[in-house]
Amino acid sequence: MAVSDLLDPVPKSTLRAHVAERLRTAILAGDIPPGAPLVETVLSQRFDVSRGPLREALRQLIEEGLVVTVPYTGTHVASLSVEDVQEIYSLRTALETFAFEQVWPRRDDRFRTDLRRRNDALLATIDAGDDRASISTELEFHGLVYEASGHRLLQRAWHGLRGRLQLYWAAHHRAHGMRGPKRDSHDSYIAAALGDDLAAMRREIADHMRRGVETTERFLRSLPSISGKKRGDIT
Amino acid sequence: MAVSDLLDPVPKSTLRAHVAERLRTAILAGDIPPGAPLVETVLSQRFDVSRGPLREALRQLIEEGLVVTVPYTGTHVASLSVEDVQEIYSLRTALETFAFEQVWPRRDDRFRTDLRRRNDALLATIDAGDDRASISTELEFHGLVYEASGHRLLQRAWHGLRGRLQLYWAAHHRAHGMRGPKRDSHDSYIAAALGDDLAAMRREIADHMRRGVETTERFLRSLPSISGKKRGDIT
DNA sequence: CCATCGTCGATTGTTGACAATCCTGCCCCG
DNA sequence: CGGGGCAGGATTGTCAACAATCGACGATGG
Repeated sequence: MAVSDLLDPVPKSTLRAHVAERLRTAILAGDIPPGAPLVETVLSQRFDVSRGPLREALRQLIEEGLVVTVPYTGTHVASLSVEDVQEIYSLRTALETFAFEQVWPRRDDRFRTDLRRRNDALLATIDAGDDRASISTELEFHGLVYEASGHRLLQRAWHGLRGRLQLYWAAHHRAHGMRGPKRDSHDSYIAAALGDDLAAMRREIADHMRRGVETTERFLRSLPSISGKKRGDIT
Repeated sequence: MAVSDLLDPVPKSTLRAHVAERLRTAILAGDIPPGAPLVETVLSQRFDVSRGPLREALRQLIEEGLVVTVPYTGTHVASLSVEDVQEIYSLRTALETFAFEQVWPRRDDRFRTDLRRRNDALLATIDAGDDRASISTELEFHGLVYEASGHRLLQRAWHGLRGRLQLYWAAHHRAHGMRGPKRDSHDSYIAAALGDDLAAMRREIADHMRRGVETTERFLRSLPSISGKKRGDIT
């Protein structure tokens, strides 16, 4: 939240934007777990807005993959299958590699200090034992390279992946006590990111993602199953 | 349209979906050129629906990057800058490369025949001199690898890129008589796609995209300018 | 003549009521 | 006792009216 966009003329807020923000925060924090129903009338009363803006906020969250709906039937928080998480990580590998290729020749001092700074922030939340915050700072850390790329479409794609990832992490952290990121998980990653060997960086990214998906599989496969299959969004 | 999703229980249509479909088609066909205003009341009368569903359809098109809106002020068809098109092509290079990596070991007979079939369809529209249709069949051709990947998130990303690309192509074809794809543009591409050298395929993709962005730059830079800067979507 | 401020038309934002659809559980019939 | 169909409640889909905001035009004063 401290990063995102840097200098909009003025936020020029609408109700829909506020509602979407609040809902997204609630979902990503795990306050509304995957599979939970999102009834428009209930939410509209709760937020004290009409159903119009609320519906539009829901549409946006649907586009972000955080919510699924089936016409005339119901809306609920998305729940990710193992395949979903695998897809997230595999695509993220491609995107993050691409991001580093874009940034590679343009890594200035600002980038280097920002990278260290965000890692420090991550370490701080880890040391504080705040798993929920660690999830956010971890993603902020990785978000740097996307922002530094200056590639708006790429940032957009990352935004979509990050939301899904955060949904998955937050939900499983909450529901099954899954631990947040480890303290040394980025040591070699940072070293490669600041070094001169792009191929090494590629390997580092692939490794990082492989670890992520392995943790995921262990976790999801060890559970009875949270909610069966889920088909694509219907809108 | 003949491909997309394979076996949904039933399309279960809503007004919003129909309106979005119609509007998207109109925009991508170039019937509503970039920069043209999209007034909700006018469109709702025209489609004979209320503003509710129409607004939600617009939100969807906004997410797809085909439309931009500024709160309380107005909505209009997006117009792409040179930087936008460069971003589309650079990201597409990364995605299409990733898609081929996914598909590479699993290229069965069906994939090979489909590839040839879609190329034949492309050649047919080119020979018929139908530039507008050529744009669609060209994108259908490239869409195969994304579909064959079975990677839903990747398909989603491709969908977003394809829409923007089609918007750009259609608009400039209509406005400035830009020619559609050339007849032999895919010869080496197909050869590599059916061959055994993945590195060659990577080069082929990069080449194809480079040609695309070069054509684009020649075109856009030779024009006075269609519409100045454009800021990010505001929602 | 120019700058500033107020007013006005246009456009989107928001609301509450009404209609269409779906799922659930019950009842009736075989 | 089992299965098909039929209400009933719940939920989303749709609509038309009202409010908030914006950009531009013109009046007004210097």
